[in-house]
Amino acid sequence: MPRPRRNQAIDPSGENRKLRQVLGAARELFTTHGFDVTSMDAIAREAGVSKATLYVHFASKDALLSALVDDECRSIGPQMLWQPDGRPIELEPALRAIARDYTAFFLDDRGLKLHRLVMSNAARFPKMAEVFMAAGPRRCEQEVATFLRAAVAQQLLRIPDIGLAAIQFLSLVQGRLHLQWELQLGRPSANDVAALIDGGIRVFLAAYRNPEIRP
Amino acid sequence: MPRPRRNQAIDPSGENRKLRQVLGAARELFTTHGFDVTSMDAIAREAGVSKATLYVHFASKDALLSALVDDECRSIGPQMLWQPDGRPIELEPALRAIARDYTAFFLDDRGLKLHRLVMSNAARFPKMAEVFMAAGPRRCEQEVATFLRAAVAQQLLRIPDIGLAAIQFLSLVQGRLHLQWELQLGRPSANDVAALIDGGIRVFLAAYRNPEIRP
DNA sequence: GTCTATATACAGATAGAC
DNA sequence: GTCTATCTGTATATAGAC
Repeated sequence: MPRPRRNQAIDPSGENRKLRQVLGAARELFTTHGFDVTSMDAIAREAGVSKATLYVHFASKDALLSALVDDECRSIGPQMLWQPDGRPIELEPALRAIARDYTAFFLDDRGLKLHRLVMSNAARFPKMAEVFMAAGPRRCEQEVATFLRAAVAQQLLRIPDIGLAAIQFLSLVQGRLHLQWELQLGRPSANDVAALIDGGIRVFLAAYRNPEIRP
Repeated sequence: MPRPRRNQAIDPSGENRKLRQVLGAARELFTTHGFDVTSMDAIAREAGVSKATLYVHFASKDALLSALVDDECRSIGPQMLWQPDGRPIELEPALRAIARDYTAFFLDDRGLKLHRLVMSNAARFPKMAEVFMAAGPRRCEQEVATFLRAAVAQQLLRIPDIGLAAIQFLSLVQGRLHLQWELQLGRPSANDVAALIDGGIRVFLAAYRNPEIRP
């Protein structure tokens, strides 16, 4: 089985090879078929180890799920939608770049499958849901807010409530694509995504652009 | 297949009392604990019938789920966010009313639980997902679009793409509340909802209000 | 149609040899 | 640490009496 998992969470040395194989198999099976449907036998088979070995590393099926989600959240953490670089902001290109990165991120197969896995089991594993929320959506909101604050400081935008505006921007460019995906009704076309991004930026700027510096 | 289910919603006459008890129990248990976790034994117990009786009405656990979702979708169908009444539209109050109805609908426990149930099992039951999508989200979008078209006809709004604008409006007033709920991180406060609605309307109107009739 | 009792399969988890 | 073999509970679904 392919195992390109290079992250810092799990010890990458050869010693823990089987452990990483197990996590890889769990990721594949849990995220595609679901937690309850996936048996420990199936994971052991997919990972190429025995079931007993599996229980050496993880005390229970629940523990394996938690470890997996923690690991995945850590691996998606470092990404950044925007970082200050001291130079003047070009508003529209910057917003478009943020929107593109964001939709790419949340339409990415791995992130999306993780989302669904967490969501489907949030009731039974509330801690997992919080970890995911902090590493994923909340982080995105904060990065957008950071950008908006910088744009306000440069007098490009006028925003009474930065947090609200960040949520509005992300909601606009996301539209209802998440629904389509959550319900597994096929991936939206590139055209759909582009139309949503362009339209979203237009609406957002109509509301928040500083009229005094409009060229 | 002992049942030719001819119904629109389940026949409420006394004859099918136990059948409705079963559907009620299935709704309660499936939507709160999940499909896989809920056993047919538990449903039979909750419904106050034997498991064998249950299998007289539904060929399998899967069939019970499908029947339940169909039934729920039919029961949420008739609602309306807006209907034309021939009189001139008062823009802001009308948008606010639509937004309130919409958030009330999608924050409603029953609708929300149904959403999660469908979503969690969409991969295995694609037909179910389509039925839900048509009866729920898609229907809402269409009703908003109908309203927007009427407002455009009365020259209150200027909208190049009605479908896109409808999605944008719903996205704005929904914000990321669905995330919070999907991940079971608690119901949003009334204040949060109100802020989102007011802010969303403001942004929407800034982008689409017809400037020529602004009072 | 409805029940009790049961067939059959497979789940999560463990024992014990190496 | 890793394996094979197994324990134990519970799941879906059915048989057969009434």
